[in-house]
Amino acid sequence: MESAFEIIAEPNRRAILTLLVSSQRSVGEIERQLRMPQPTVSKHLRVLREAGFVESTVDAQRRLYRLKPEPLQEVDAWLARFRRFWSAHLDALERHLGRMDQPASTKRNARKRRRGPNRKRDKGETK
Amino acid sequence: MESAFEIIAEPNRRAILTLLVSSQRSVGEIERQLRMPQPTVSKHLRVLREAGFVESTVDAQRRLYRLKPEPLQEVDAWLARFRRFWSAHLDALERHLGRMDQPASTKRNARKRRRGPNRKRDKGETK
DNA sequence: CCATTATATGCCTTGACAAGTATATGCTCT
DNA sequence: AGAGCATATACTTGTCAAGGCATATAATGG
Repeated sequence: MESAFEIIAEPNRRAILTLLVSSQRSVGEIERQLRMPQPTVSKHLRVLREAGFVESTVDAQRRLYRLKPEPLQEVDAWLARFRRFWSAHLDALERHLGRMDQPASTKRNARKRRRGPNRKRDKGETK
Repeated sequence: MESAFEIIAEPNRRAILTLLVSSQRSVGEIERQLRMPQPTVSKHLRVLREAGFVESTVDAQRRLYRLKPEPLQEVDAWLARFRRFWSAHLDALERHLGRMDQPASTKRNARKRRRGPNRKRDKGETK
């Protein structure tokens, strides 16, 4: 199972995490609010627990599950580099002329603000 | 295949995305840099393309692949609520760092003090 | 045209995993 | 102790995706 990304690939697990973000819940509460069978909930909780996404405390016959931040922070950390990418991505579509070209630096140009869906001469097939 | 989360669950696909964040690449470049067989690369690129993570343009016999931001932004958006969660959790630590906003309005805004997670009589076992 | 390079696709096998159902474990109260 | 509730686990089954390998498509230079 391993990586945090595989854990959150499952929709029901994401739903459980989303539910837990507001407050801790018992298994039964999760079961009712998400309308999924109890064994399913327990199994997903097991996966989440073993991956460090949640932890549980015993409250009489119930078990209260709550979020732990670390694994999702790890995902967040991975995403960080892409945030840098897409903020620098105002019009990278047209800058595709430079494909691995020489390090001869062109003139420093302040960033222009060109907007709009400017797809011209697009031989590309994104299909 | 559907959700962006399932797409990035695959380690090789994450590697490809990470590689593309610096600049666009041809299939052959990806193949060499990641040391994976060419059909594997092509197949993962197909998945990524159909999910909107990348797009390609034709350059002679090559195809140049580059990142598209939307799907990862979607993931990022999902993570947002959890960021709120763990900044409320690491209160003392994050208090400074999260304070980069709010230019001049340091007026005494009576923000309601939110309760943390209420751990009472913690018999807990996170086993 | 032919050979070569670059990329895509088809088929097959294998393994992972989620859901369903049934049952086990554990706690509480009378 | 026994009934009842809450949660966990075992076992089975169906689905689906990833990798390996072979081959197809496509563009290039000679």
